[in-house]
Amino acid sequence: MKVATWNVNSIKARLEPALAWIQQAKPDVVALQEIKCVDEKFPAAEFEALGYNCAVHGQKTYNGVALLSRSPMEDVTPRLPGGDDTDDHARYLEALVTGKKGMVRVAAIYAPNGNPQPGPKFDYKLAWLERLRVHAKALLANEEPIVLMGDYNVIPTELDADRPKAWAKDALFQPESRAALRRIENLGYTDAFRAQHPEGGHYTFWDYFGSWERNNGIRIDHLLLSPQAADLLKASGIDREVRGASEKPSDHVPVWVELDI
DNA sequence: ATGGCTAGGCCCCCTAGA
Repeated sequence: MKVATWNVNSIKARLEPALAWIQQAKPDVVALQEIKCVDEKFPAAEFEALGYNCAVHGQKTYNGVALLSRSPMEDVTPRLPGGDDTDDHARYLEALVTGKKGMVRVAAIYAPNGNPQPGPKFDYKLAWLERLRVHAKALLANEEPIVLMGDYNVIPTELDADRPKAWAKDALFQPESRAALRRIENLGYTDAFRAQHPEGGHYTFWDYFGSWERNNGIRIDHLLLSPQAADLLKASGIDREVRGASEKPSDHVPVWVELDI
């Protein structure tokens, strides 16, 4: 089973490149972030025409996540537990999908950016990642394959930035942000791409200001695997060619894993 | 310390991204 994540930076602006990538990459499950539209505006028919079921947790203008799956989805659950009434950001969507040999729980994650830091946005980012950790811990009790994937907005290590010093004051590279991601991994979740590619220099995001041409990138889109999912890990990759494949690309590219299930 | 670019909105300028 091929499982992929991609921050599309508006699904309406990225519909044609998204359909082209899906037809070429042939993922079984896709988690999308920053769809930037309400559920009713999500172009579900276009993905259904390619053989995918759609689950959408959208929001006007900002955020928004979705799951596409060739197999029907069960247990579709929007929102991360532990939020209060003031948190109306659409940043989390979970579902259970079926592979050839068993079930996999998948989640589409769009963690807050957190800039500027320090400040309330950074506090929100850290609180949100802590809520994710609590939920990720609870999920482990089921002892099932789980893929928590998306835009974590965290650069894990210096290996994951072309110019680490440039990010020293950015919310994405603060020690607190990196520790928040590490705490989830320390529960027993594996950063699938890092496990397969221990060296640095692989990125999933380049800004729109000339960074792509200089390969001044960062790796902030991650697939975290539960122990049961890590047992099934066969391959992982970054589809960096997607950045050059259309006139108006997203600033992120897809990341994927192949699981033996 | 800042700007560069992109997207959406409710709409010719703002927020937000990272």
